[in-house]
Amino acid sequence: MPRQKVSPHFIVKQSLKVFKRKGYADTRMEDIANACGLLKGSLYHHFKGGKKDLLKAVINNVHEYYRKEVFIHAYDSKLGAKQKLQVLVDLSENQFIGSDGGCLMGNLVLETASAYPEFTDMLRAFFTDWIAAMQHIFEEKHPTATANTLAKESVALIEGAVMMMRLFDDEQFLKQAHQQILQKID
Amino acid sequence: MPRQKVSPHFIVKQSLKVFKRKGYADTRMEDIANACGLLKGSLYHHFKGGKKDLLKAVINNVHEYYRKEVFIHAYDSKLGAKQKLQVLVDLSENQFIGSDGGCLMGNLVLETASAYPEFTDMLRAFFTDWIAAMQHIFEEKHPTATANTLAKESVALIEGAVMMMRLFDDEQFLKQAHQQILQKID
Amino acid sequence: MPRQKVSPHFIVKQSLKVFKRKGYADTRMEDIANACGLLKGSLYHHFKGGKKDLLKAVINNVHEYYRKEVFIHAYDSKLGAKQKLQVLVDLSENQFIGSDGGCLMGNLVLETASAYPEFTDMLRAFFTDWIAAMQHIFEEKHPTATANTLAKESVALIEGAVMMMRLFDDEQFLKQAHQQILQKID
Amino acid sequence: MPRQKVSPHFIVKQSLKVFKRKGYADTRMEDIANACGLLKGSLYHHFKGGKKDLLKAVINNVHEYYRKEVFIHAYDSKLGAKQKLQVLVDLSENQFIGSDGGCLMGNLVLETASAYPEFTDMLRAFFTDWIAAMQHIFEEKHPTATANTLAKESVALIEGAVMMMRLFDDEQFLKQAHQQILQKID
DNA sequence: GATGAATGAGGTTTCATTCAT
DNA sequence: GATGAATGAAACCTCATTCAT
Repeated sequence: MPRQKVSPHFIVKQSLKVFKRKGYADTRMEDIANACGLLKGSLYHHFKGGKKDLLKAVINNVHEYYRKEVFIHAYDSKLGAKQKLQVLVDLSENQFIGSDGGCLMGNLVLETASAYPEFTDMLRAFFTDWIAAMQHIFEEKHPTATANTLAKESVALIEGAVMMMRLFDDEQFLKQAHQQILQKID
Repeated sequence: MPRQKVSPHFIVKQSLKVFKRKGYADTRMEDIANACGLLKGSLYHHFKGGKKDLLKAVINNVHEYYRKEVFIHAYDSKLGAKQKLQVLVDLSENQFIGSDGGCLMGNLVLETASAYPEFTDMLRAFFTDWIAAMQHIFEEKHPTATANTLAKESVALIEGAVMMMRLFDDEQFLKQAHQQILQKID
Repeated sequence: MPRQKVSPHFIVKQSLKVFKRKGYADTRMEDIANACGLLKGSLYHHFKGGKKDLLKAVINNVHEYYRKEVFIHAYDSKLGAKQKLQVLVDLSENQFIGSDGGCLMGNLVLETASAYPEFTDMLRAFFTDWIAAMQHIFEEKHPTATANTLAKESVALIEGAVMMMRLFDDEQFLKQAHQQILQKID
Repeated sequence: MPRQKVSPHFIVKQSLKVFKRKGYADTRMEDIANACGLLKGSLYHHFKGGKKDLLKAVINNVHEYYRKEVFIHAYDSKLGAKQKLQVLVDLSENQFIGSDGGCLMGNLVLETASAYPEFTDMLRAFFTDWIAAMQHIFEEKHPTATANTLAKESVALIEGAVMMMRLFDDEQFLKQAHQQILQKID
C-alpha cells in the first residue's frame, strides 16, 4: 500500500462531493475515505472530531468560497445592479448544475434541522450572508424593506428550484428561477 | 405490558410525524414504535417490508390527502381563480406551519434523491400533481405555457420558503411566499 | 443459530468472571458475549449503556452480595466477636481463592482510579461498608478509634495479600493475612 | 516544530509517571509522547518493541532504583534493625505519597496478571527482592520462618494500604501501615 | 532523530430485522 | 397481534505501529 499524502483541503473537497450526493446521515466515513484514496482510520488523523468535524470543515469551506467568490460581487462598486445580479446568478448556476448538482447547504438545512442542532448556526450564517448580498443589490432599486423581502424570496426560490431540479432532473427549474429573479431588478 | 391494538392508519399517521421531524435515515424503527405505543418488532406485523414499506405508506397517505383535500379545490368549478389559489395556499399553510412544521415530501426529495431511488417516482408523482393543480388555476388568466411556468415557480418558491422557515424558525418566509403567489393571479 | 434467552442476572454473573480475570480495559464486549453464549450486539439489549453499564451492574451485584451474605454476619448478635471475624474471613476466602481468584473490587480500584472516576464512588461505598463491618467487630474488644484503625488495617492487609497471592500464585499469602487478623481479636 | 533530543532515560522517567497514573492498558503511546514533548512515532526510535518494550524498561528502572536506593539499606551493617526498617519505610513513603501517588508495581500485578504474562516474572523478581530485604531485617529479631512471614505480611500490608490510600485519597492508610510495621521490630 | 501521514486491526455501539412465545 | 430477546451487518472511532521525508 503506497503512503501518499493528501492535504486536509483535498479531503474537504472530496467530502463535499460525497456529502452533496448522499447527504450527511447516509455518508459513511468509508465513502469519504475511498473518495480520498485513504482508509477510514486515516481521516481521523486530519479531522480528530470525525464525521461532524468533517462536515463543519466542509460547511466552512463552502461558506468561505461563496463569500470570497460569489457574494463579494454584490458589493463590487464597478458593477451595476443588474450586472451584479447576473454575476451571482451565473456563479450559482455553475455550482448547482452538473454531475453532483444540488445545494449542499440547502440539503443540510432539512437533514440536520432537528437531529444536529450544532450545524444550524453555521447554516444560518451562510444563508444570512446570501440574503444580505441579494438585499444589497436590490437596495439600488428598492427601499430597504422591499429589498429585504425580495432577497429572501429570491433565495427561497433558488433553493426550491434546486430541489425541483434534482427531483425531475431538469435544469429548467433553476434557469427559470434565475430569469424570474433578474426581472425583479428591471 | 401495553397490549393495545393499533390500526395501520394510526401507525402511518405517527410515522409521518417522526419522518417529518427526523428525516428518513435518522428515523429509527424504535422512534416510530414509541410514537405508536408499540415495540419495534410489532411494526413488522403491519408493514412486512419494514422501514421502506412504512415510508411508502406515508408518502401514499400524504399524496392521497393532498389529492382529496387540497389539490381538488383547483378543479372546483364553483370557485374563481383567486379563490382557488387562496384555498390551496391556506390549506398548505395549515400543514407546513406548526410544531412539526416542514414539508415531508420536500425533505425526502433531497434526502432520498440518490440513495433511495425507489422513492423518487412517488415523489415525482406528488409534485407533478401539485404543479398540475396550480397550472390549472393559472390557466384561467394565462396561456398554458405561462401557466406551467408560474405553477412550477410557485411550487419551488413554497418549498424553498418552507426550508428557510425551518432554518430561521420564522413563518414569515412562507407567508411572504404565499402573498407573492396570490399576486400572480390578479 | 438458536435463540436462547438469558437473564440479565446471568449476564452479570458471567461478566463478573470476565472482568475479574481480565480487568475492565482488557475485557472486550465480545469476551462477555462469548461467556454468555450471545453475540456482542445482544448485550446492548439488556444493558443499554454498554460496557460501563455492565460494570456498574457487576459492582452493584458484588456489593449487594457482600452486604447480604458476608458483612451482615458482623452484626449478628448471636455470634461472638471471634466467631464473627472467623465467618467473614472464611467467606472471603471462598471468594478470593479459586480458579478466577482475585478481588474484583480491589483490581478496579487501581485500574479505574484516574481513568474512570464514575466508578470511584461505588468502590468507596463497598470498602466503606467492609471497613464498617470489621470495625463493628473490633469494637467489642477495643475502643472505637482503635477498632477503626484495626479495621482499615485488616482490609488493606487482605487486599494486599490477594494481590501477592495472585502474583505468586500462592494462597498462603491470604491465609496468613487471615491468621494475622484473627489474632487481633484475642 | 520542536526538534529536541531526548534521552532514553528521560522517556523512561516520563513513561513511569504516565503508567502509574493510567495503568498499562489505558496509557496510549500518545500520552507518553506528550509527556516527553515528542510525537508518537518518535518513541519507536528509542524503544523498538513499542509499548511493551517501554513498560519493561520502566519496570527495570523502578526495580533498579529500589535495589540501589532502597533495599540496599536493609543490608547496611552500620544500621540497627529498627533504623533499617525506618529508612525503608521513609523512602517508600516518598515514592508512594504525592501527586501521582500509587505503586506502579502493585498496579501492574493486578492489571497484567492474566493478560500480559510476559511481565509477571519481572514483577515477581521485584517483590521477591523487597520481601527478601524486609526478611533480612526481621531476621535480626526473629527466626527465619517468622521473619519471612513478617516480611510477606508487611509488603502485602503496604500494597493494600497504597490501594486504599488511592481510593480514599487519604495518606493515613499508608502512614498507619508503616507504623504497624515498625512496631513489629520492637 | 524526529516527524506526521498512513495503516489496519480491533474495539464499542447502533439498528433493521427475525422469530418463538 | 404484540412482545422482547436475539441476530448480524455495518457504522464510528481508537490506537499501536510503520515508514518516507
